[in-house]
Amino acid sequence: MHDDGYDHTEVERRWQAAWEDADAYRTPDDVADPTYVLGMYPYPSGEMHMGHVRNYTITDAYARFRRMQGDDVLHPMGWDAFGLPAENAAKERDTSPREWTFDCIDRMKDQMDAMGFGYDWDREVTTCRPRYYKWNQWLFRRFVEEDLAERRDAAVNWCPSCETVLADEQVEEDEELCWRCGTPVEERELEQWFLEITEYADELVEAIDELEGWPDSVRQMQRNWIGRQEGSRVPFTLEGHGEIDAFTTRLDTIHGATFFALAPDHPVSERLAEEDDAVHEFLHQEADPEGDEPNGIRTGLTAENPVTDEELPVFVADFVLSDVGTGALYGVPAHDDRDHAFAEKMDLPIRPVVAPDADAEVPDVDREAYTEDGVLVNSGEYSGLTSEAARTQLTEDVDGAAFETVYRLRDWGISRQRYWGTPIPVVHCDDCGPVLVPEADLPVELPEFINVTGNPLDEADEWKATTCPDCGADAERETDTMDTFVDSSWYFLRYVSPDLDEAPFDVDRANDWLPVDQYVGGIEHAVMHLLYSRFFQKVLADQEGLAHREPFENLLAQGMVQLEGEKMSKSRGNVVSPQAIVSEYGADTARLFMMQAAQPERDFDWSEEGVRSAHAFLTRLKTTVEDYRAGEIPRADDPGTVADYVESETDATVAVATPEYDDLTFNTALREVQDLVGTLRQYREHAAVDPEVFERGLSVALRLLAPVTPHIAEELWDELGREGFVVDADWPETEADRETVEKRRRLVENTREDVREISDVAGIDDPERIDIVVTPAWKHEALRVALESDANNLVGELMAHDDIKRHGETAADYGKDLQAEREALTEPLDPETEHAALRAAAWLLEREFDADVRVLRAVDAPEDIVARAEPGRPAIDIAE
RNA sequence: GCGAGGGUGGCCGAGUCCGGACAAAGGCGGCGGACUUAAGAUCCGCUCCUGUAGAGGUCCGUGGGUUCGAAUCCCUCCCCUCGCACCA
Repeated sequence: MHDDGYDHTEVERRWQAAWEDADAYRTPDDVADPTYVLGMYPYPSGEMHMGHVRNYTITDAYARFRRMQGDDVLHPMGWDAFGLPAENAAKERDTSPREWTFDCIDRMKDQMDAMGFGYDWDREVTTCRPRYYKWNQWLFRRFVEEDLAERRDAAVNWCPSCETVLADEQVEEDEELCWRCGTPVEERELEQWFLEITEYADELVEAIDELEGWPDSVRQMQRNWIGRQEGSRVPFTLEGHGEIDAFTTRLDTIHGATFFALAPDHPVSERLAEEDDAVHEFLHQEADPEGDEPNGIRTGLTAENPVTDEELPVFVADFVLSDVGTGALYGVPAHDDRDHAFAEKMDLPIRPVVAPDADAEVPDVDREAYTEDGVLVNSGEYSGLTSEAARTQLTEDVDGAAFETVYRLRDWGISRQRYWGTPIPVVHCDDCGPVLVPEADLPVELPEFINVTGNPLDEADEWKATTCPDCGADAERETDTMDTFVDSSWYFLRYVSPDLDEAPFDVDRANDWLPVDQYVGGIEHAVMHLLYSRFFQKVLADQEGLAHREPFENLLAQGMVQLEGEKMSKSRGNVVSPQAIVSEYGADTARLFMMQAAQPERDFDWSEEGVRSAHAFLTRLKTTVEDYRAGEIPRADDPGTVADYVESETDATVAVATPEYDDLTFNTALREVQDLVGTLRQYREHAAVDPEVFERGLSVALRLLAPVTPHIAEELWDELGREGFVVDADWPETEADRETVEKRRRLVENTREDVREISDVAGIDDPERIDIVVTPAWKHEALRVALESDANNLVGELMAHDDIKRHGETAADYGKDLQAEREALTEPLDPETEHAALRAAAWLLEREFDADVRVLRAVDAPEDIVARAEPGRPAIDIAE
C-alpha cells in the first residue's frame, strides 16, 4: 500500500491551485527591497527540458527559502520569445511565428506550473509583445541619440539561394554551406546597425574584478572576450607608401626586428597585389589564415625601423590579421615563437636583444625564441634597461610612437535580416537618409507574416511604405530587426514595472530593487548575454539614472544534467523527458532528486535509481506523518533520554541545513533533512514518542524540505494540523551552533565505533552490559590549561593547579601525554555536555547490541576504568 | 600555446580556502543480519590489510619540498574538462 507511493498528481494539482487562489507568490509594488531571485528566461520551445528544470528548481528553492526567512522576494518569469526557430517552424507548418510562439508559451507555462515553480505571473514579460519591444525601440533611439549606436558597413554571411543573411552558427562545415539549402555562403557588405559596446570596454573589463559573486570561469571568459592589450603604436616608413603603424606589446624588442609584415587584406597589400603578380597570387591562392603554417611572400619593399633606421624586408603574411592591432607588425624572431618559425622558414636573421637578467648570458635563440621579459642587450643606449622600463622609454622617445590599448571586443552588430524580432525603428528617406522613428510613433509593429524565401519584411510593401518623419516625403521602413540579445539585455529591469507605459522601467523602483541578488543560468551565456546586460546596465546608469552599474550581484552557472556522462541531446537520442518523470513520480520527486544529486554548479548523471530513492524517501516521510496523525505511533508522557537525542538532532539539522541553503548547496542541506527523518523513524520504532519532540522534528523536517518539495510539504503540513501554508511558515531557528553539533556527533559516532571495534576484536558476540564512563573534570581542565599554555614545562605548569596535582602520578602521566601531543590538541566539549550527549545516545547502543548501557560520570565508576578516559573519548567497559 | 577548473577508496562524491580528532562524510553497488511464506520495501551492521579491549600498517594522479604533523601549503611532471588562440 504505502510502498506504491502516493497519488502525487492529485496532491500536486491541489496545492498548485491553492497557491494560485491565494496569490502566494505575488510581490507587491510597495515592498522596499525584495530579494531578487532570477532564472534566465527561456526561449519558448514548447518543451521544458532537464536543463530548465534544474535551473528553475534552483531559483525556486532559493526564493522559497528566502521567503520563509522573512524576506520579501521577487521571483518572476518571462519569455525570450523572438527568434529564428519560430520563423522556421511557421514556414514548415504554414502558421505564423506569433501563433506558434504563443502556443509554445502556453504549453511551457503549464509545464512550469506542474513543476510547482512559484512565480509572480503578474510580472510576466513576453518580448514579442509590442508593449515590450516598443521599449527595445525606445532604447535604440536613446542609444542613437547618445552616439552609442551607428550605422556602418559590415561583412555578413549571405546565402544567394535563400536570399538572406545567416548567423555564423548557420554556416556549416569547412566549405561554409548554408544550413538550409547547402549552397556555398558568400560574404557581403551590408549596412548594419552597431551598438558601441567598445565605448565601455574598459569599464566592462575592469569591473570584472569587483564581481565577487560570480564564478571565476565566467569572469575569465569575459576578460578573454574583451581581450584588452596594452602596448604601443609605432610608425614604420615604407618606401612609396608613407608611414604604416605597427602595434606591439613588446616595444622593448624593437632592436631585434628583422622583418615587417602586413595582413593580406591590408590596404597596402591590396595595392601591391595590383602591380605585383606574385603578391596577387599569394593573396588569392596561398594565403591561409585558418591554417597553422605561417605563410608569407616577400614584396621587395623595405620598411625603416624608426629606432635603428635599419631597412627591414616587408612581407605580406597570412598570420597577420587585419582586425588585430593595426594589421601590420614588425617581427622579432628571437623573442616571439611565431616570428621565430617564420624567420626559419624565410631564412631571416634571428637577433637576441633581451637577456633574462643583467648578469645572464645572452640567450641562445637559434632553436627557440626567448619570450620572457628581461634586460635589454644589443640595443644601443637602451641596453641595460629592464623590458618594462624600455617599453616606456622607447614609446616616449620614438617620433610618432604612442601608448595604445587595443581590444578583441568589437562593436555589437544588432541588425538581423529576419522577420521575428524587434523592427529597428528607422525610416530611409532619399533626401534625409536614415531617420529615427519619433518616440510618439513607437512601437513600430510587425506586419502580418508572409511565408516567403528571404526576409518577409522586404515583401511587406504596404508596411514598408511610409513617409519621412523629417521632410514628409515618401520613404521606406528599415526592414532589419534586432538581435534577440537586445531583448534579454534589460528584461530583468522590466519585471520591476512590467505594465509601465511611460518608460521601459520605473527608475526609482529599479534603484530600490536591483541588482538581481541571485541570478542562475547556463554557462553558455557566460559571454554574450551577460556581457550585453552589463553593457546596457552601464549605459542606463549613465543615461537614465539607474543607480547600479552591474545588474547581477551573484551569479550561479548551473551544471549539466547528463546521462551516462554525456550531455543530453536530441541528436544523441539520450534525452530523459521531465514530463515523463513528473507523471510517473511527481514534481517533488524530480525536484528533490535533482537538488540532492550534486552541488548546483556541477554536472551530474541522471539516474533512475536516484529518482526512485528520492521518491521512496518522500513516501516514508508521508507515511510517518500519517501514522502519527492517525495515532498509530505510541506516545509517552515521560520524554526520557531518547527524546533528548531527537531534540538535539532536530536542532543540529537546522544548524547545519540553514547555512547550506544560504550557500545554495541544497545537496548537503537535504542530506541533513533525510537524516533527521531517519532519526525520527528510528525513534518511533525504539520507544513510545514524546509528542512535542516528535512533532517538532516533523515540523522542522517539513519546513526544511518545503523549498525543494513544496507540494508534499504543504500536504503534510496540513496533515499535521498546522495553520496556513508551509510556504509562508517561518524558517525554523535554533540556538545550536554548528561546531558544537559536529563535536557532539563525532563523540557519539566515535564512541559507537569504539564499542563495535572492542567487541569485535575482543570477540564479544553478545555483550550483557556496556559502561560508558565520561572523563573526569580534572582531565578536561588539564587539557584546557595545555591549550592555553605556552610554557616549556607543561607538567610543571599543570602541577600548579591543585585540582590536577591532587591526582599525583596519574596527573603527571597525563601531563606527559598532553606534552607529547601538544601541537595537535583541540578544544573539547565540557564534561557535562559529553555526559548529556552520550546519555542521550545510549539507546543507539542498546538497540544495536541488545545490552544494558550505562553512561557514568567518573566519580561513579571504578578508577582503573576511568583511567582510560580522555576528553572526547570516554572509557568503555563491556561485560559479557 | 595561454588562461581557468579538476584528478580522493569498486563507482559517484564531500573534505582542500583557515594543515592536526582523516582509513577519509554521504550515496550507489556488494556482503551479512532482522522482518516476511517469499520477493519488494524498510531497518541494523560490514565493505584497504593485520589484530582475542578501542591498536598497528598502507592510502587521497606522479615525484620532491616545508612542518612535530600534509588529501589539505609550495615546486616538478602527467592526465581530464572548459574557454581563448597564428592576438602582434
